[in-house]
Amino acid sequence: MGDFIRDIIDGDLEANRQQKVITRFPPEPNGFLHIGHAKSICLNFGLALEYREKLPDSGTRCHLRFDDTDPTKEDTLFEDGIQEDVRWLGFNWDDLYHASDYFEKMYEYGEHLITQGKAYVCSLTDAEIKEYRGSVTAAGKNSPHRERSVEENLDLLRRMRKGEFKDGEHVLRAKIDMSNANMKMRDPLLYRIRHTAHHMTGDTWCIYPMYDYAHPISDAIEGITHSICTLEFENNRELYDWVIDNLIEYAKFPSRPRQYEFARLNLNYTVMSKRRLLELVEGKHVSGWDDPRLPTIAGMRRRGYTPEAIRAFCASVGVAKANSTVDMAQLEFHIRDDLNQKAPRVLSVLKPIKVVIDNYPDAQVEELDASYWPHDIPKEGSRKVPFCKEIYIEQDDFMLEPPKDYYRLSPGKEVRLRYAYCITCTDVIKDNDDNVVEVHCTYDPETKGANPVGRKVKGTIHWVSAKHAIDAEIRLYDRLLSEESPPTGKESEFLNAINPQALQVLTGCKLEPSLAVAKPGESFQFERQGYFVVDIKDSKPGNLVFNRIVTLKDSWARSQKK
RNA sequence: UGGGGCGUCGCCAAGUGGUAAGGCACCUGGUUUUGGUCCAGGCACUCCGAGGUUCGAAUCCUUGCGCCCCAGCCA
Repeated sequence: MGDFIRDIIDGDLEANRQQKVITRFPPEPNGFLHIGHAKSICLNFGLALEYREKLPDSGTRCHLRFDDTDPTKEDTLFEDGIQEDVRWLGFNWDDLYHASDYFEKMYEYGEHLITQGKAYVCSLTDAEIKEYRGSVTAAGKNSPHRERSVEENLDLLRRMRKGEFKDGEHVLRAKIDMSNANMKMRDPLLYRIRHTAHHMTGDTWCIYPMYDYAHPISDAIEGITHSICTLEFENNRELYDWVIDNLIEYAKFPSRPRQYEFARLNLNYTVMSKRRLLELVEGKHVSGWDDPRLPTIAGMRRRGYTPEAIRAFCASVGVAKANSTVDMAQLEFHIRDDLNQKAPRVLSVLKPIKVVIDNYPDAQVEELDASYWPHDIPKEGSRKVPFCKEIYIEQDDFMLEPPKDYYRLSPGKEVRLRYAYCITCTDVIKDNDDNVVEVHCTYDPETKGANPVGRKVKGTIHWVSAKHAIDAEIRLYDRLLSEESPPTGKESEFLNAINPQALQVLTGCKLEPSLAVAKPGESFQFERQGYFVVDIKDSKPGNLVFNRIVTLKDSWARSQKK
């Protein structure tokens, strides 16, 4: 399984440009991780795992580094969440760092750049800086402070650090080229003044480095060999190289990292941007960052997605440079593929309708043996399910006037009750509005665990004993949006695309009694319905709450749609 | 109108001059006490378009076209 990044690494190793591979996952602790981050996590940590195997004892590793250079947005709370998510995905960082660990070094390098004539303190206002920068088609013009002496620059920077100026009064800038075709190279800002406490460094600093300055330095200090980021940073690479090239001799970095960019993950029927996720959460359109409708790691965890499935999905989408949007069906495939092997089968009726088996002895109860696994899953284990005269079946499994190829229950027709008997519908009871409220059947005692002789019964449906069933709340989750891609329009327009069916709460669902002891986070396949997980937050013994992880593929439903 | 990228099946994605991998989705059929799984088969004479080079091109050249990113004291 190769991709252009692995090709580059292989090339570096073969040419002996590198003897090891050191990567890093560098989230900013200002929000929660989503599946797009999962792709990056799998790439960066996966690379370290793979190459450590090929190059044992080489020092190959992957760091988790919090890119905490903007104290106005970042928080320890987010760091905790991020660490939990990375670990849950199944990865362990070899070292944990903060960009803020290097603030002192970065400052020192800033002074060095000044002494080299490569940086200067600029005192233009916010608006002036923007104006002087020019545009994509027009060159910018030099700041009037561009030729300040080294002494003046040093003095100003030191006083900036001491806190002698207000926010925005001065900035430190790289002296590069105000007419560069690459906007990122037009004397980019290196430091800005922020009289704001930092969650790691407290009030030690009132000047903070910008991403384009902090990132290459952090990478170089940590000995990162391959600094992998997303496509939108392609323009920043030239600046990344500039920073390192102008500091590497002085700083004696342990590596000369190179930045490579890959396409970020996009998924249809959902939103991935921090801004939109935040809007959903703060606007109470979802219950929180871990709402199972969200593509956040926390949301997917609560939804019942497994780390293995998410990793397999990330591996399946590949790593390339073309902007792309992966079909949600591909993610769902991997969820089912994983759960098929892991989730024991049980019987649950979501939308019950009562069935009375008229010729079954009134007080009789049979304990039927039911395997947790289908014949094709090589696992052992079974439980007893009680069977008696009154049971519940799924409303969808009964039809008064069925289409020709419907092979569930309908008047005069026979179906198999999974693990139990074949029953034939003999009568229905309707309410005043003509709705079927009860179905009457007879059973064939000869069909217990055996096929009827002389006839074929095509359909098998699930059921649960009315007397023994336990009640539960079941939350049916579906795709967040009802449209493939959110409206491109500005503002909150995407909110209109929210799928009203993304969450459907069902109460009074009937579960087989063995589920009474199901533990939070435990997942099951409810036969013929889908995969469900006991909600980790709201489920309580005696008050069970299940989340639907994903439905089973349903070729019947699909054929009916046509 | 500047610069940086990208364009291969409905969606991802291999391919790097030798005659279009694979996965998802979809369609057929088989197995089946889950209309699940599994199994067998189908699904790009064509690689954004047009020229050209070559015995031979998705791969090289030329030239169009389309899409994404860059003008935060965000990352």
